[in-house]
Amino acid sequence: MTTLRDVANAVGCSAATVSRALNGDTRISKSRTLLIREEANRLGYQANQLARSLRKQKTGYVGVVIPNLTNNYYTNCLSHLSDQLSPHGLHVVLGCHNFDAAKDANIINSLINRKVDALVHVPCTKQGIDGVIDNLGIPVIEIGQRSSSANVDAVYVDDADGISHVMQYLADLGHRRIVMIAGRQGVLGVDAQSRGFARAIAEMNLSLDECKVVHCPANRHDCSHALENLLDSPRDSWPTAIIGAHHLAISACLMVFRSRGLQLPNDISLVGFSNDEWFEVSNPPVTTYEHPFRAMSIVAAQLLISRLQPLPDQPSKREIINFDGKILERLSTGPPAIAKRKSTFEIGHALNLAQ
Amino acid sequence: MTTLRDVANAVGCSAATVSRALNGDTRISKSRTLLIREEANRLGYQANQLARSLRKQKTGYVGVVIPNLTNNYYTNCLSHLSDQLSPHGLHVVLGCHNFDAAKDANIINSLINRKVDALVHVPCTKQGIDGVIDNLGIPVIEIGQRSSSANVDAVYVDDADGISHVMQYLADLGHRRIVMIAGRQGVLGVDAQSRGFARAIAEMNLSLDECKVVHCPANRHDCSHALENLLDSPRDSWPTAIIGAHHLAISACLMVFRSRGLQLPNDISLVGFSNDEWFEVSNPPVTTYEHPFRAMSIVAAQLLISRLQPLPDQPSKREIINFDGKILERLSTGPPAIAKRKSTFEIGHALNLAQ
DNA sequence: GTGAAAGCGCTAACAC
DNA sequence: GTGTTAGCGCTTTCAC
Repeated sequence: MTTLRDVANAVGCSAATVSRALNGDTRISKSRTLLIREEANRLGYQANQLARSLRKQKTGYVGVVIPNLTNNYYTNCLSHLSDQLSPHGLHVVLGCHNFDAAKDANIINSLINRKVDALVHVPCTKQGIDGVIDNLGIPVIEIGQRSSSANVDAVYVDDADGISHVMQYLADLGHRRIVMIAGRQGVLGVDAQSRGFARAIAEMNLSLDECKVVHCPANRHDCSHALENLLDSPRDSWPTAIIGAHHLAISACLMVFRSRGLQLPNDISLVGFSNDEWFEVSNPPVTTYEHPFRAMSIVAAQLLISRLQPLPDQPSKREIINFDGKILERLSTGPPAIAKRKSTFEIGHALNLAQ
Repeated sequence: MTTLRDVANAVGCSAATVSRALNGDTRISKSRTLLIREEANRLGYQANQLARSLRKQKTGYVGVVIPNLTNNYYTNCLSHLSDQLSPHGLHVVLGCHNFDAAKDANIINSLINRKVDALVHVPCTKQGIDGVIDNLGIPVIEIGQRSSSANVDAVYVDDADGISHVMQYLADLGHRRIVMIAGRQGVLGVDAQSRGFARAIAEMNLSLDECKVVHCPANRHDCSHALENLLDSPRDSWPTAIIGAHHLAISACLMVFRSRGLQLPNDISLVGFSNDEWFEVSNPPVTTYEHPFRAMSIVAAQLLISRLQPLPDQPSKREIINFDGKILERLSTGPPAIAKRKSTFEIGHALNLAQ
């Protein structure tokens, strides 16, 4: 490997001069700079970033720690983050914690020891990064979810608000019996969803007997099973609307509905809580609550960049940026069937009277 | 930050001893080792991996360079790779080249300068890594696609074979007019697909007038547009089967078919060339050629690990490992409609005669 | 068993 | 303008 010293020897100057020339230090004479550039080129010299990192205490790495890559929520964020950071010469080091707090801590610890310049983190527990390592000395930005960690920025959507919003939407359509199929309890986002669900029930005077959250592990089989259970009860106790809080719940619903010959939204309404590309392609297209991945990622990346600029020490305050998602209304939702049947009966009755 | 020297000072020994003790050198006395461990713990010492990397000429980073994160082909590979590498203490540094050869070269160059220990690469051009940098001195494993690069391992599926396979499947169903909607020409995988398409046409005596490849950029709008064009021609010139070579082509087909009221597979058959999770959920479920992501990723990771072991210098040969995908037959494909209509006519004719 | 010293390849403070 | 020197924090000869 060609080193700085090799170039220096070839040119006949000191390593420092080469370093300066190559880094655009204007004090080095034009002619010498040119000569050095040429020689470096000729020898195929490329600066060893490892050595430079050690010296400058800056690596150009950003750790991005997310739950997994099987959910398009996270792959979208990762994708946009990478796109935003890469023009700034920052490289993404990936970590997946799979909602395992211990693994999360390990990964973060390891990244800190590797001296990443900053961290983007989807926390999996309430504590977030607190207790994992205190005073880590680099910017940390939580994305997607917000934990109670003290010294981190956050760019997130409050999933409690999100689910409330969905519940409101369903209630406005006339639904009173709503079931949400969600992930494992204890996961930060899932718990937020549950909170939003409970809050909506209270605020809209829905019945706790008729509305509930079914937690099931994130695989289609378990979701299908949970759903089958639900639909094995007498039909008049069925929920009129289901919220599938993750894409697997939605897949499971669509498959079970099809196998039972149930029609969306006539027999039951279905709302998602993420926006997989295929929701729009499905037949019928699935109404869903869309999180603003792109906006969040871009803002998070900008914030990160700004944190990395050693600005004239502004007492840069902690930033907590709350985004709202929005409902994309499509054809999988409508007024509840029972209401419709009732009104059909009433219309029939009215017609009879009129005759 | 606590350094080795801090611990050494606290214990009253040299930095070398601390280093040895912490790295499990058995020559250090048991008691001293224990003492050092304790003290390191107490001071919260964590080895600076950057310094260690510089010294050992090994970083524990693996560069994974893929086209993007919007295609589940690549996110799946990335996901499995990360899962496989992380237990070995290897971290993934992500790079996305978006099928841009210049960007690809830049990323790889940058990763080399950062001294990643190995590279996993989805090449985007025929040359692959050749010419980008020669003699890079670290293992490179191509995944998904194989380029003509000289000194790299490859774990891949031959997409020419894959498309041939799909064509055979369609021809067996009776299709003679087949259109493939594929990505941009010049992209390694796309060109392979085209080759397979052409080869199948020749081998199965299909007509070049009736079978063609439509290249369109990877977005749904352009794909829809291309498809609309196709369907605007007289119906008897329509293809009886369409191969959607990427997920956006499939989405586009499903949406256009729905808007035109076309039924799958009665009006037209549709086959995918990737296996997005939702293909199975779609109505009807989409027949597709599935690439063995998981197997490829695991094998690639294993190979990488083995390359990283400084084994008793076996003259470790270059490995080229060819995987085959397989067709998942679902309900979006069937015999061509024209054949059916014809046979209906023939049956009717036969009945008439019988009367 | 342990320490002293060298050095991975670079940058930055200090001289002149 | 340029060279000398001193590290960044670690591992690893080499000596004893």
